[in-house]
Amino acid sequence: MEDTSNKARARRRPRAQNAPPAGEAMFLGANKKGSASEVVRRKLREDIISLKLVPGTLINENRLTEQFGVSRTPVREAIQRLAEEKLVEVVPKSGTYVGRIPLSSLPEAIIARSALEAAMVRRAAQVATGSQITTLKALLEQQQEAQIASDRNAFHYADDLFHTHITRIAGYPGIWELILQVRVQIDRYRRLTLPQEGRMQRVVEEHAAIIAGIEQGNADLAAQNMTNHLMQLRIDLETFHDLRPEYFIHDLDLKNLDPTPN
Amino acid sequence: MEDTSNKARARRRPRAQNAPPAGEAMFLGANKKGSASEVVRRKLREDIISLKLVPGTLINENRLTEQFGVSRTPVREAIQRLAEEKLVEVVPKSGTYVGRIPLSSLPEAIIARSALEAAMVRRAAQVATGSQITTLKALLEQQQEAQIASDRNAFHYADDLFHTHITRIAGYPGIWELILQVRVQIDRYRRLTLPQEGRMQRVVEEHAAIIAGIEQGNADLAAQNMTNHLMQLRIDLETFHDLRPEYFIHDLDLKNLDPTPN
DNA sequence: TATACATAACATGTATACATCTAATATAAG
DNA sequence: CTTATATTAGATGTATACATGTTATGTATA
Repeated sequence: MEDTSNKARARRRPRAQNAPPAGEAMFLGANKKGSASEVVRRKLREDIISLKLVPGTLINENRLTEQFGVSRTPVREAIQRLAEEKLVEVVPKSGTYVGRIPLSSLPEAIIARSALEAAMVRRAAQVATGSQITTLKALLEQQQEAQIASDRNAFHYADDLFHTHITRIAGYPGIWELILQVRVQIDRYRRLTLPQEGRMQRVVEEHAAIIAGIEQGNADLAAQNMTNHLMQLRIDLETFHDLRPEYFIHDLDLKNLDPTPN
Repeated sequence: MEDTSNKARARRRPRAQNAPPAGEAMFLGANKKGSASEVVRRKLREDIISLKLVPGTLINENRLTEQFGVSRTPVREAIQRLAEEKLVEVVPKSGTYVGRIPLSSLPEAIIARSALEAAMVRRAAQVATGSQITTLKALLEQQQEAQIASDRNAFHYADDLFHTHITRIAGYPGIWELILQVRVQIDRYRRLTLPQEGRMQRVVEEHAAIIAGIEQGNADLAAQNMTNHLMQLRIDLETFHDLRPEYFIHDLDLKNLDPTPN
């Protein structure tokens, strides 16, 4: 065995240095729950968005550590990602808090959402098939039933499905993700406010108008109706000051308070 | 000293349990560079966006560790945040890579950007002051000079300033952040492509049209001109297939290739 | 030569100890 | 009693060792 030197020789395995993740480690559904970091992130995010954790609440890494039965490392990684989403605020050597809602971001979020969804419905009006329009009508009926039953949860659920389906018709899933991101703070805010009288009925009517625009293949009309619809959210925002001030970052420039009158 | 028991008594200091970060640890410029994690994050992000690190490149945590002279912890936290931005891809127990550009995201990004900037310029047309419009004209001249000098860098710099200033006029800084985010993948893509002949001249003309719309206070016209301008980016995207395929995620649904004809 | 399998290097994931800074409390001074 | 200062609990920031999985490589086999 003159080749034993082979074993002694340092076997360097230079990993592919400039290769895409091509290997594609996972093929299908391999990642059921994912890493501990992912589990923590998902749960925390859910609790923050659902307002189970109210804005401004102190997040204690050690508490989460024992709560999830993992070490601080995955907890911190989850927090880093949520901080990137502005869902938590990290104050360097002091504390980590559930992200407060920046009041200044709300009018902007409404405008951005409006612009994006208007573009989506414009596209939808151009490409929607008959069955897709019928589905929209079904969702509208579902929403109306929820309104009659005064079931707010069901109403908002149907509302979500309605908007989701329009963007699905448009065929730009990435933009839908963007819309969801923009909506996060709006949705958190809305969970804090009391429902307005008669709003559900108005929403149903506005949705009907949007469907009409799509059905006529009139992109401009559909977009205009969508914009009108989403701009109704504006009025909600004038009741800021009353509610729990500690839930918000009061960075609102008052001169900007009235977003776009038309 | 009958009160020595005081010292022995466990002094629990229950930190504010439901308080906003109110204390505001830092007041002004306290965070010059920030934590090690921040330094790594900033540098990595810059290198990725500037394409100094090409898409698909293997990122080795250990290499970064010795490169920055810090431990893996801050390196990983930086990577987590960049992963949230889709600027890096982490393959669980395999490797971390510089984020490739998802081809499917490019048409969507153009549409989203167009919708957002159209909304911005619409607002700008309503509120722009004379001096703000004059500044826009100055930026346009600056851009034209760069075009004449065939200075691409200066041209793109002036281009950026032009769009930035419009959103500044509109007064929605948060939406500008959103636009920047949407633009990231587009900008990375554009750095990979060769300039098109005559494009700079056309851009200058389109910008002039946008200014005209603003100057007339004609929101619809300004928005239309902005949309036309940004939709020109569309034609660039049909040269995907040629360039380095390893830089991209080829998830493009071909039937969607033609975004919005009008 | 081509294929299947075993092995180990090397990547990321996690746990834990320590460093550092903040801020609440105790203490002293006015 | 009010204010200023010192102290220290407790939070996040960082370093490091270990766990776990992936994947290149070596080896045996057909």
